[in-house]
Amino acid sequence: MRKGKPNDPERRTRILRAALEVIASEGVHAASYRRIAVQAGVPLGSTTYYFADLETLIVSAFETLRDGLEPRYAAPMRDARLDTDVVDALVAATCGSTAPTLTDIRLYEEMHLYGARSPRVAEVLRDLQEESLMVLRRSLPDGTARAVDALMWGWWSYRALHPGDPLDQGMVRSAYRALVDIAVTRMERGDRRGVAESTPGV
Amino acid sequence: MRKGKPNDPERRTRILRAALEVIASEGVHAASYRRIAVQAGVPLGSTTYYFADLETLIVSAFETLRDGLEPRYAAPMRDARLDTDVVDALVAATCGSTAPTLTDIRLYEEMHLYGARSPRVAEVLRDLQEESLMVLRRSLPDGTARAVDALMWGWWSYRALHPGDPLDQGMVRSAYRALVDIAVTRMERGDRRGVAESTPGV
DNA sequence: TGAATCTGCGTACAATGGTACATACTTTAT
DNA sequence: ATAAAGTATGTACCATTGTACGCAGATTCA
Repeated sequence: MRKGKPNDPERRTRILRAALEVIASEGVHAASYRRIAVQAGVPLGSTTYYFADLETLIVSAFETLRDGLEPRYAAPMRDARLDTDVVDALVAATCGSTAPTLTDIRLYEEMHLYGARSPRVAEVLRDLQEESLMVLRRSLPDGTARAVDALMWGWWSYRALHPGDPLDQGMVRSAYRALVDIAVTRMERGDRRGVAESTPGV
Repeated sequence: MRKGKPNDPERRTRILRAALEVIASEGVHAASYRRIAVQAGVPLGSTTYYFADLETLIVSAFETLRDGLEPRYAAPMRDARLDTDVVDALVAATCGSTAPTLTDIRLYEEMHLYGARSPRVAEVLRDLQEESLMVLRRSLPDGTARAVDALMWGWWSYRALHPGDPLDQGMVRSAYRALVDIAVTRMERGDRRGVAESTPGV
């Protein structure tokens, strides 16, 4: 078995990065082999060589997005132990220091929509969301985790639609506080109705 | 000035409906003149005649979507006067009888993403959201209304991603309950920090 | 060295896209 | 009736797309 070595081992990675740049700035529908090649500064043949078909290229790009997003946003949440820490971490992840950039939100939205038609991307998306829920469940019951996840996504989405209109951190904080509190209250009372309903006995 | 009368006055409407059907089932990127013409059962020239360019057609389609969505989802909320009514209405709008269908959610998502690149569609979207907030503000302070709006969108989005996994109504209810309650609590105490912060003095 | 194999790239092709436009049909005003 | 204006459609053109494929270096093994 003879093996050739690539002259530019970074080329594949550069193509993937370029793909994400194109998707972020012009949308998945604009992500063509040629457009991506231009963005990456490589010839067309180079993109078709590394990725047999366009779908594969796009799925790979979203996978690298997932792998890049995950550690960045999951880590701060994982470290939060106290309730107040959790709320702090949630606020920060929504509109604070650890919040995703508008570009990241766009990418996430593009992935979301593309995933509606591409099973492979849907899989990547579910991975990402499952990971996120897993982290939240370390500090919150399942139902609350889901609500918090939905609320955060809603706010990110809002930010994307109103780029010039920053969220009111006080408002964001009280909302998370309220959601986290219902969990605490119910758990203290041993009340298993409502929020903790769908928690499997782990 | 002589005026001609259209042979088929429903044609324009039919094209718009067809456009929404295509967008819902295959995405905006698949919404071409030809594809829409086939869906509507009209010749290609008919679509280009009624809509000078594709962007106009798509924007018009989204406008009809907005006009159709608005009354359906706003009315039940408008009628809710008591706090419990509000929560009931929110739960129903999220995953109950007045909740949007998966198709509607898809359409909404497509509009959202297309709006990221099309100012005209972004305008339509903001209209829709502003209307929604307006209705919520009849029963809730501004901050709470925003949080509720974000949360609902997050859950719709979740439903679209997990079509076979219905939301737990109990969980949904407690979450809304908690958000609505912080508003009530603070207002009773005359505490204007946090949630009511950004409410303009109306 | 030389043949085999892999890496990398430019070109070509069939399909599909938006849109321009010439043509035909309807209605209205005189 | 007839000309003008508006309605409606089929065809054609050019740009862009994904992909197939042949060709050139590079690398490896004998």
